[in-house]
Amino acid sequence: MTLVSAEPQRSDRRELRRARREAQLVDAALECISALGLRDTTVQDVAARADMAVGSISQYFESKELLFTAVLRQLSEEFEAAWRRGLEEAGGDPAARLRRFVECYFEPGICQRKNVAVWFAFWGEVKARPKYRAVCAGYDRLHDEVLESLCRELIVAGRYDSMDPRGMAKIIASTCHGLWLELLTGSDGLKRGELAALARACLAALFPRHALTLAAAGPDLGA
Amino acid sequence: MTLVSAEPQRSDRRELRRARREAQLVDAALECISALGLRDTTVQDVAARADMAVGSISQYFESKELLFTAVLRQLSEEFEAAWRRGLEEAGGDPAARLRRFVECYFEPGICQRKNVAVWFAFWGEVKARPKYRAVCAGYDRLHDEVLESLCRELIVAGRYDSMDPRGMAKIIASTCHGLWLELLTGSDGLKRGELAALARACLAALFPRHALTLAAAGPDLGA
Amino acid sequence: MTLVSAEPQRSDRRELRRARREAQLVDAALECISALGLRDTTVQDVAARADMAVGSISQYFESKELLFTAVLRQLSEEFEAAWRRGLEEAGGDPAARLRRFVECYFEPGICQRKNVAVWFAFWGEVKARPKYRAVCAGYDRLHDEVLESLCRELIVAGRYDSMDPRGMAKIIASTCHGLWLELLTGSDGLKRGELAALARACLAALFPRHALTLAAAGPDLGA
Amino acid sequence: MTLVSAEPQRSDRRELRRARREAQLVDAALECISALGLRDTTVQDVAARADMAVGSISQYFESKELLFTAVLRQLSEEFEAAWRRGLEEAGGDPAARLRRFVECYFEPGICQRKNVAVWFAFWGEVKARPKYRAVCAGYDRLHDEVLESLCRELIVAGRYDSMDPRGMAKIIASTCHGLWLELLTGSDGLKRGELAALARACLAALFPRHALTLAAAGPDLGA
DNA sequence: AATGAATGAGGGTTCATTCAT
DNA sequence: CATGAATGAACCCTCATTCAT
Repeated sequence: MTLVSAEPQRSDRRELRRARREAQLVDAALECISALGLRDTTVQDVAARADMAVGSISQYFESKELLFTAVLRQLSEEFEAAWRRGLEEAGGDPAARLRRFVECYFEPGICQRKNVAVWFAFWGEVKARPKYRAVCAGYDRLHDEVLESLCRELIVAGRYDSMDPRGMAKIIASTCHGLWLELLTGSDGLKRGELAALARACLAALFPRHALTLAAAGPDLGA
Repeated sequence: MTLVSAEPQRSDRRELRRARREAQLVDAALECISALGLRDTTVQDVAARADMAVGSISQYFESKELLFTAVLRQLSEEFEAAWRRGLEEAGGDPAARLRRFVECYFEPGICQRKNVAVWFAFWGEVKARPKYRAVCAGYDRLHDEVLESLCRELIVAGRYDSMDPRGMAKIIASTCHGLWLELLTGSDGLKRGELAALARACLAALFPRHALTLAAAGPDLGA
Repeated sequence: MTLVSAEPQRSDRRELRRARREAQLVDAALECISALGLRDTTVQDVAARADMAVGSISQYFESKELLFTAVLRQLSEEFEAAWRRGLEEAGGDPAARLRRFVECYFEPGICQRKNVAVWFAFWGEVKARPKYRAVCAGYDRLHDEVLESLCRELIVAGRYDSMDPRGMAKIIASTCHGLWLELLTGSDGLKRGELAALARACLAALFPRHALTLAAAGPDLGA
Repeated sequence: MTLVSAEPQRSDRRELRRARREAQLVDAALECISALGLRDTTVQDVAARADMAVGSISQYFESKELLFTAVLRQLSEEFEAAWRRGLEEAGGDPAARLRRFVECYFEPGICQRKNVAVWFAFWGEVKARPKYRAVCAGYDRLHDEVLESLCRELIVAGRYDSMDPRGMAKIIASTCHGLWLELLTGSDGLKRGELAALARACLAALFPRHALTLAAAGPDLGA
């Protein structure tokens, strides 16, 4: 082993450690925001939950606000990764693809009260803090485009000639977001599975000729 | 005019003044929350916007937090009043009633970026502050029951034998809430009228045999 | 009844009412100070206890601080009145007079936890607020002079040739004040009567040749 | 010096610094209370006098009120340390011990206008704030017990058969407390030494057979 | 004369950020 | 790098005073 090769190795270890601690902070922030709200989450809370010192936060994030946007970004990325994975697994049938896309909203890794609480916490500040908007913008655009094209495929496939794919996409996304809200405010205690079923029912209604495919539950989502 | 009648008049004036100033504060708070977010709205902000002294706030509300819940309550009440009025005007046709109910979400008095921002601000804190949940609980229950029974009427009228009114109601409410979110985060700049159209489209899809009635725009909503 | 005589009558009634309300405020302030402390007594507290409006206070006292000095003055006057009365009733025997003077500290009207708490509240601020000192100064001087001359009489009468009346007076007054403190901090729950007995014991020790007279309890003080 | 010993050293330094700053605050608070009164001492005052930032106070004390009780505790401890030391030095003669115990009240370190003002400031709030009572309770009990047993020793030694040690102790403590008050309100400007002489005179009167020992001034107290 | 709503300066406390260790 | 003590601006709230009724 030479010095030349040892150097990079060291710095790799550093890099790894750095990344791990950063993630630790983001996770801790997410949990704090979910539990305490965006308003009442202090850096001391986050540091405590991450088992780190307050001072360390500034080594990874310039400010509390930037830590928060990192949380939002992680949330966005996780969701994007989820539906990308979903689409990859969904095969070629347009209806199955759309169903799968929508089901990603209600996947176990995505649709937790904790996560949803944080989504709404950020949406609640979106008007006041354009920064948050900016973080989501890219993710949202892609999401919207993909959903729209999924709708378009289905419209073509099903010869729903008069339908507007963009409007359908809006309706579908809105319904999913609205169903998330049920997790936070709903008194019926609807579970992920039930929300997914409602979303599928909506899809089926929107594309009645594909109702059978659209309304069928995926194998693992009932869990 | 006798002394007997004069006495109450005095205290009536007081009462009136009190109510006016209280409303002033709630309005100011709503505007601040909408503009600055729940997080960054200070009592000073509210007082300044209401053209009152900070100390006056505590004359009308025990704490800032209680002023905020009053804002939420007002929002809830305005919305309830809107759909009650809507239903009264809608006549007896079940489809027309449902359409009208949903359209209330997008009435000019209800569906303003300002108001919607505040709704989401509260929803964003709902997990952290059960108090907010408690404020809405009653309004929500009634809303849900009425919407569910509107769906049930329509199901019966249309002989959609296999449909579940509660699930339909959830889907519809969720879609409307999700469409509100478009006002805050949407990059397409959808207007109230367009959102209403999308909501009607969803309704029409859910109850296809009443599509004609459900999808028709009300006369005044295009405004 | 003529107008001439009616006028003064009217203004007498006014004067009376005024005095009554003023006293009401002073009493209320005393009770508040005793219960809440000088620090936490607000004008709103006083007004509430006096069943008057806050605004009325400023009709009788220029400021809260002046109301407080009125309380201190009343306390001082009541005490002075007590020992003046005591001396009047005590007759001519020097020892009996001194005993009686000291007993006034422990009279029912003077030696209440309530009153004593207020005395100490003022003493606690005396260094910071010379105003309070000024209020008491006159009363204190007279008190000290009288006590000193009582001691002197007794010294002469008893031929305690080497004794210093001024020092005796200081000791006696100090002991009485210190015994008051027992009412506030003492864990033994000593009552007025017991405190008076201790004070008499001290007197007896200081003037042993008059011990019999000095240590004898007055008829009504055992109560 | 090994690493093993270095570790504790580090944390020792921390501990030391902490203790020093805490003491700094308590001292500053004591001076503020003495100068401004309990009522008008603000955390800003204390911080300024301690040359620290306001925020630092809450790093050492949960609240202003707890800082104040720390002041009271320090006062109590200093006094207790003083009379413990005094008794150790006093030797075995009961009369000398009692004299010495009482003289501690008027030691230079104890009997300063500053300290006494603070004692009275707390006593003035004792009825309103039982917390203060609680702080002193333990110290007081011990003080009272020791004083009582000193009196008992002397009673036995002097064959004052009919005397009650507890009552004597109360009288003595009360006299000392009352003499302290002279420092605050007295117009004669009595000095520590004169107060001590009065206290000794009282002792001598109470235990006439030990008058010679009790009334003799200690060598250093005249200063 | 009496009221109590209105005021806003000033209080204690919190907490994002900095920086010496 | 990691730490957490130190900082002080800014928060919410209290309350003595004023003043229109």
